[in-house]
Amino acid sequence: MGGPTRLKVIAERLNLSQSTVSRALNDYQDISDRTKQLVREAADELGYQPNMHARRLALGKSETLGYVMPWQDRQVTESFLSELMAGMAKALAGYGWDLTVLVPHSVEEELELFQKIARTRHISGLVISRTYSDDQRFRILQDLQIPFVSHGRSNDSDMTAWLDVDNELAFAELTAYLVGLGHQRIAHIAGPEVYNFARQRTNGWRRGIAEAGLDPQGASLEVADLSFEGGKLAMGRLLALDPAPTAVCCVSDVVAIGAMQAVREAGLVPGREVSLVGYDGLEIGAWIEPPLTTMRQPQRSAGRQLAEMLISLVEGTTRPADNQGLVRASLVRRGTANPPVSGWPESR
Amino acid sequence: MGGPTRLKVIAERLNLSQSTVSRALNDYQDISDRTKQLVREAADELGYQPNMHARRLALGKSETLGYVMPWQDRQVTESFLSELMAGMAKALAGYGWDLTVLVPHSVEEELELFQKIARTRHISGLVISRTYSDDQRFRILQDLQIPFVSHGRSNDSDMTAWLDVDNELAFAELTAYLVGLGHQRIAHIAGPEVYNFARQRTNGWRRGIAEAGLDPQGASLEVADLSFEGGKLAMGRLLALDPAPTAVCCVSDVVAIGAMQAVREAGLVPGREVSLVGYDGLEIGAWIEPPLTTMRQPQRSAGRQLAEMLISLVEGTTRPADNQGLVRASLVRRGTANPPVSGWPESR
DNA sequence: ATAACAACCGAAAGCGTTTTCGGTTGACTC
DNA sequence: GAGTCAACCGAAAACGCTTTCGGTTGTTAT
Repeated sequence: MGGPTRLKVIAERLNLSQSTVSRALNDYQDISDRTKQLVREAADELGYQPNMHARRLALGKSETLGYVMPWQDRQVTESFLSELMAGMAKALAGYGWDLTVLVPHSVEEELELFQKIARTRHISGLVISRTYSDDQRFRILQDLQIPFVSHGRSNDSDMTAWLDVDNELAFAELTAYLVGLGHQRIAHIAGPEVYNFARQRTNGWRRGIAEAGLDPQGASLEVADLSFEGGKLAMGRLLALDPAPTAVCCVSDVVAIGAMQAVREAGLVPGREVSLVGYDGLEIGAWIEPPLTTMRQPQRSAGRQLAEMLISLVEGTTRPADNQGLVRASLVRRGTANPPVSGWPESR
Repeated sequence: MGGPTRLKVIAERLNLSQSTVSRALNDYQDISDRTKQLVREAADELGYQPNMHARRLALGKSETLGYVMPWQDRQVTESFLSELMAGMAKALAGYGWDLTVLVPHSVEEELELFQKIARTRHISGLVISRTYSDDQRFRILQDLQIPFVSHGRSNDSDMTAWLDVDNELAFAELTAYLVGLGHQRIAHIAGPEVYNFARQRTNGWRRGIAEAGLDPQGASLEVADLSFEGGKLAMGRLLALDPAPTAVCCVSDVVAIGAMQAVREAGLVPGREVSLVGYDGLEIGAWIEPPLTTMRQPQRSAGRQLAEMLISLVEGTTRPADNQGLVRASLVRRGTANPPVSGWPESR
C-alpha cells in the first residue's frame, strides 16, 4: 500500500528516530544491540530496501561500474563477451553494486563518455577491454582520475590495474606442443600489431621457436585481420611458400577457422598435411571437422576478478599497481594438431 | 576546480537563483529567452552535468533499464546476446538512460530480483528474454507493477509488451523453400516445447508441410536439447528411420550444426543426401563445410526497438498492449539445402 | 554527593536536484 | 492614477538517505 517502505515508516512503527534506524541498519557502534535487533526485524518484515538514489546522493558514490564494450566496424565481435559480463554482474550483485553497459561507437564518442563520467561520477569505475599496444585511454583515464581496470595490458599499463592472460606463455607452449609433435616449420598467423594481445602472442611464438632451436627460416609470419576472411587469406599466402609450413599457430580461433578453410580449398586436410592451432577455446571449434585444437581461458571467473579489483580501487583500499593479475590458459587438444606426414610438402 | 560543477556555482556566477538555473536548463516557460541563453552558455562553458542521483531522487524515477540475461545450466548460451545488448544500450544512451545487466542464476533468484526491484524502483523497467510457453514471469511482473518488454512471446503475453520474430512464418517459409527444392519427406528437429519459440517454430514447420499438401507420414519430428549434442542425437534418430527424411528443418543453428555432424558420421554429406536448414543466422554457420543455410534476424535493431518500447512504457506514454512488434526473418542461402539426390535413401 | 564518563538516542544539516508558490516588476487598461 | 495582468524570478520545500553534534540517561569513581 502506498509505495515502498521508507526509513520513516519503520522509525514511526518503533517509536524511534529516522537517524537511529539508519544507524542501526548500518551497524553503528552507538546503537544498542537490542535496538539493532528490533530495527532489523521490522525492516525484514516490512521488506525495507533503501532508496538507491537517496543513498548514493548522500554517500556521494554511485556503487555502479561500467563496462565499455569493445566495438569494431560497428559490430560486437567477441562471442565470449556475454560470459564475461555475466561474471562481472554476478560478482557485483553480491556487493550490491550494478553493472552498466557502455557502447561508444568511435574514439571520439569514447572520449566524450569518459569526460561525462569524470564530471557526473554516476559511474565510479570502468572496465575496458580490447587494449591496444599504444592505448591513449590509459593516460586519459588516469588524467580524469577515473578508476579503471583493463582486460589486457598495454605499453602504458605498468602502474595501472589489469587482468590479462599470459598470452606469451600460451603461445610459447602452443609452439612447444607443435614441436613436440615433430614439426620443424611452424608458421604464425598474427593479428594486427596495434592490439597488444596480438603482439604478445607473436612474441610467445617467437620464444617457442627460439627455445626449440628451430631454424628461423622456416618460421614464417603473416599478419591477418581478426576475422574468418583474414585467416583464410593469410593461410593462402603461407601455402604459397616453398617450402610451406607444416604447422601454423593462429592468433585466434576465428582466424584459425578461416585458415582451415584455405587449407581445404587447397585440397589438403587440416590436421594432416598442415596442423593448425587456434586460441580462445570457442565452443564452435569443437563442432567443425576436424575439431580445432586451441587454448582456453576462463571467462566467467575473469569477470569476477575484474569486478573485485575495480571495487577495491574505487573504495580506495588498494592501489592500481597492486591489482595486476596474470591468468594462465590451458591447452584443449582436439583434432587439428598432429604429427607431420611424410611426403608433404612435396618439393617443388 | 575541486569537484564537478553544480547548479549552485553556475547560479552564483550569473547572480541568479539555483531554481532559475534549473528551470532554464529544463526549458521552463516562465524563464526569459535571454536568461535561458545565458544559463546554457555558462553551463556549457563550465561543463555542467547534472548529478544523476540527485536528479533521480527528485524526479522519483531512475532512468535505468535492466536486461535479464538468460541463463541455462550456468552458462550464457546465446552468442548474439552482446549484439542485442549493444543495440539496447546505444538506444538508451541517446535518451540519457542506462542499461544495467542482471544475472539471476535460478528461478528463485530471479524472483527475489523482481521483488527487490519492485521495492527499490532503482530500475524502472525490465527486458526479459528466453520466454517459456508458460512463463510465470509475465504474471509476476504484472502483479509487481514492473514495466517490462519480453523478447519473445508466451501464452500470457496477449496484453503485455513484446518484440518477437515471426517464428511460425519463418519456419513455414523454410519448409516451403525445401518443398520448392523438391523434397517430400521433410523432418523437423524441434527444441523443448517449454520454450515458446520452439513451439512456434514447430507450428510453422507443420503449417509448411500442410500447405504443401505433403504426406504427414513423411514428416517426422524429433525433440532435441538446444545444443550441438542434442542436434547430433536427434539427427541420429532421424537417420535410423525407414525411409529417412531427405531434408530437416532444425530449430536453431547450433542444433543444425550438431545434426550435420551426425550426417557426416553416417557417411553421408550434409546438403547432398540430407539437406539441412538452421535458424539464427550465426556467422559461424558460414565457416563450416558446407556452409549452413539458415534464417537471420537483425539483433541490433531489435535491441533498439526493445529499448524504445520500454522507455515509452515506463514514461506511461503508451500501454503495454500497444507495444507488440513482429519482426520478419530472412533466408540466408548457403550450402546445406539442395534438391534431393536420386537413389537415396536406398530402400532397405 | 558530585563529577566524570560511557552508552544510547534525537534533532538537524547536508547531498544536488526539481517544483510549487508567492512576490516583484513593468506594461496596459479604464 | 488605481487596478489588472502577464512576465519573470527567488525562496523554500521535497525527495530519502547519511552523519555530525549535542543531549539525556544511568553508572562508576572521587
